[in-house]
Amino acid sequence: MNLRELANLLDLSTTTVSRALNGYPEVSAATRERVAEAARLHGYAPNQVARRLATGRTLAIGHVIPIAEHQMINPVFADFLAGAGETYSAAGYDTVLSIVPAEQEAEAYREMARQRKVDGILVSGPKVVDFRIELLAELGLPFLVHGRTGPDEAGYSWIDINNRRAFRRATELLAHLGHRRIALLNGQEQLSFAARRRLGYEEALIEAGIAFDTDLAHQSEMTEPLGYAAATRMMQLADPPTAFLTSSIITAHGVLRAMRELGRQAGRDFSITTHDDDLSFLPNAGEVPLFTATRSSVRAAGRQAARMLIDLISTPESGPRQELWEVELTLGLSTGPAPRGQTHA
Amino acid sequence: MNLRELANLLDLSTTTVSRALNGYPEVSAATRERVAEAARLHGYAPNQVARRLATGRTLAIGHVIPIAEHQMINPVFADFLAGAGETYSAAGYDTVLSIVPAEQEAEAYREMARQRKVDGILVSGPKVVDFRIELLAELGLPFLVHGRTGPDEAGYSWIDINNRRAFRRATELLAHLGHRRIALLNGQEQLSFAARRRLGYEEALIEAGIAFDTDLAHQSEMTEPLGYAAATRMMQLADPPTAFLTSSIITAHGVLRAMRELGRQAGRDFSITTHDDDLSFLPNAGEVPLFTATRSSVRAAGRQAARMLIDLISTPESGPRQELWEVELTLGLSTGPAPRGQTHA
DNA sequence: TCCAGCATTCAAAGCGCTTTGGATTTTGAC
DNA sequence: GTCAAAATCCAAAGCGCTTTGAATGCTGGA
Repeated sequence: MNLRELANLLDLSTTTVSRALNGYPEVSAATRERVAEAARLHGYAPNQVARRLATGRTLAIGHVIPIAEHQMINPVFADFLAGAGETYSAAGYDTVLSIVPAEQEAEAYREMARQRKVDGILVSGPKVVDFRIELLAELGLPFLVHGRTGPDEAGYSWIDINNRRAFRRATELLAHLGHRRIALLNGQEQLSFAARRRLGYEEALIEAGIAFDTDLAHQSEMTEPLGYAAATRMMQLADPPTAFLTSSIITAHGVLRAMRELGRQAGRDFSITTHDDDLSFLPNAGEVPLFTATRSSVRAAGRQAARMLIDLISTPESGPRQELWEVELTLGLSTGPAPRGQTHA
Repeated sequence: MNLRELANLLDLSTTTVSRALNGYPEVSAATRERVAEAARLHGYAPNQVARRLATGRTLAIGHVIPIAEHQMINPVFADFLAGAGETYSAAGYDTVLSIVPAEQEAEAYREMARQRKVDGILVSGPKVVDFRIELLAELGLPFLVHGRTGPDEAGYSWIDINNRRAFRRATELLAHLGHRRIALLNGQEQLSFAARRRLGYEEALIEAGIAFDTDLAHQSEMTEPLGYAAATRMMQLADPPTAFLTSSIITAHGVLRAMRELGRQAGRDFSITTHDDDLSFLPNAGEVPLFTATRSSVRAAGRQAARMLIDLISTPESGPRQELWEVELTLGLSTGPAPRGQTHA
């Protein structure tokens, strides 16, 4: 059933039927009702592709996901996408993914723009040096970045959390508890968020008069075994850490496992603070949460990012939008005073 | 730059240019080269939407993802999607997601079909009773199921792993090691894969002459805290388990945490076997893997599912395709003989 | 009664591509 | 040199919708 058939059936022109269905005013209430009824009855829905061609709007939003063989699929991104996707659907937009080998990433963005497949693009995981912002500006497609990077933050739209302050506060907390050997298990620091977290960590160390020790600063993909391995290695140092700061609750679990194998209990024998993206399959649960954490729901960020991008698409003339979220610092069971005799204060 | 502009530029008809670019034979090698060159030079790419309308093929594949507020986004699905997406892109297909509230799931499938947005649909997480297979058959859109369910398995296309045999073998392994109190921490058993795993578990118990105990059979979403909670609860039983069988490596980590808190070490004081989907962010790593596991890469399954579906779309006349994968049972550090004095054999 | 003005409706053009059916040119066998 | 076949190209129709510009019918004030 297409528009013309429906129109013939009703003995109306396609113009009128189209207008009736799309809520234009130049059609009488009676016919509008008649059309709606017939459409429902025959299960008519406009062919999306034809509509897209006619209007020039795709009602779709693109995400490009680079994948290297054997590299991890970021579960944080999955939650972000879920949040964004909910909002897209509710607003009548489709979600279009382009999952490509990392080396084809730039080309994937170009294709999206050239082939007019989407009305806008959402960019995830910006790096400290990232070609995408310039590229997308050049392509002239509306876009919004989850995170931010580069010198001209006012020049494009983004939503981000205050990673630097979050990690400064978390580090301060550990320092106030008397810890002097504080390890950072960060994400890969070419990623903008991780670089900011590192900055916050260093700021707090300086403020607390603690020397920065490269042996205690680790960066890697945020998996459980890598957290485990890093913690295990650090505990073999002559002067091992008494506290850990991790970038992901996944890594934090790895640290927990490593420390338990050494007979150390979190909150008593050592402290651990993590950033918590509020992942649905790894909730920081318990009456009192397991981990002391800087928390910010990445799913909520996804929802808001989608709203902002849709807004940007509909009224581009009002210029770029930015939003910076502060994070909560919630106390859990995993932090406590530095153990006596283990600190070298 | 659109097709006509390019054609004018070359002083050719749009017909010829289109044919040249799409590799049809009725165009001389010389003009083909000339056209290709001009297209490259001016950065021309055909408008995908127009092409879709003209050909009737969308070159897109749809996935519907239902989401209930506060319900988990399945990380296993994320890896599956990554695998499928790689294959789609390589074959020139787009990935279209429809992320909707659970109660709108059926409508989302209907919309995909009615609006002709995709050439085919991939269905994930079939339930023991699932409306989707019948619905999609009725909608007449090619589809493939990751998993299988219902009485008529030969009637539609699917790819699945042998969950029943996997869990039978894992249970047998534990029984052979002398365990008599074997707990099952399953996924939600309205899901087809979980129901099959339960069957395999029960079969092996019967074979080993072990009575089924409802206290040792648990089902829930597969999160870390739920694994922790279930294990903790079971250990308070008068006759606690000496071995665990979990449906996900995520849950397995929860069990590990619970047992360590009780001072029990895996492989020595108790055993644990898990299914391992080979998730990229939770690898079962180590020279010897941490967990004894039935392993099957869900990402590889995604890749193969995509291939099968694309194949189904291009040659529907050859009927439904099915593929059942056996899983590897790999030994890790987490299993060992049942501890003496704790068994009630 | 007449006509301006409004409410409805419609025919046709167009979105950018593919594809059918023909037209034109080139080739090759005789 | 001739003519059928093959090679090459093109005009135009069509995919299913939206939207422009115009036509029609109806209202009520002069």
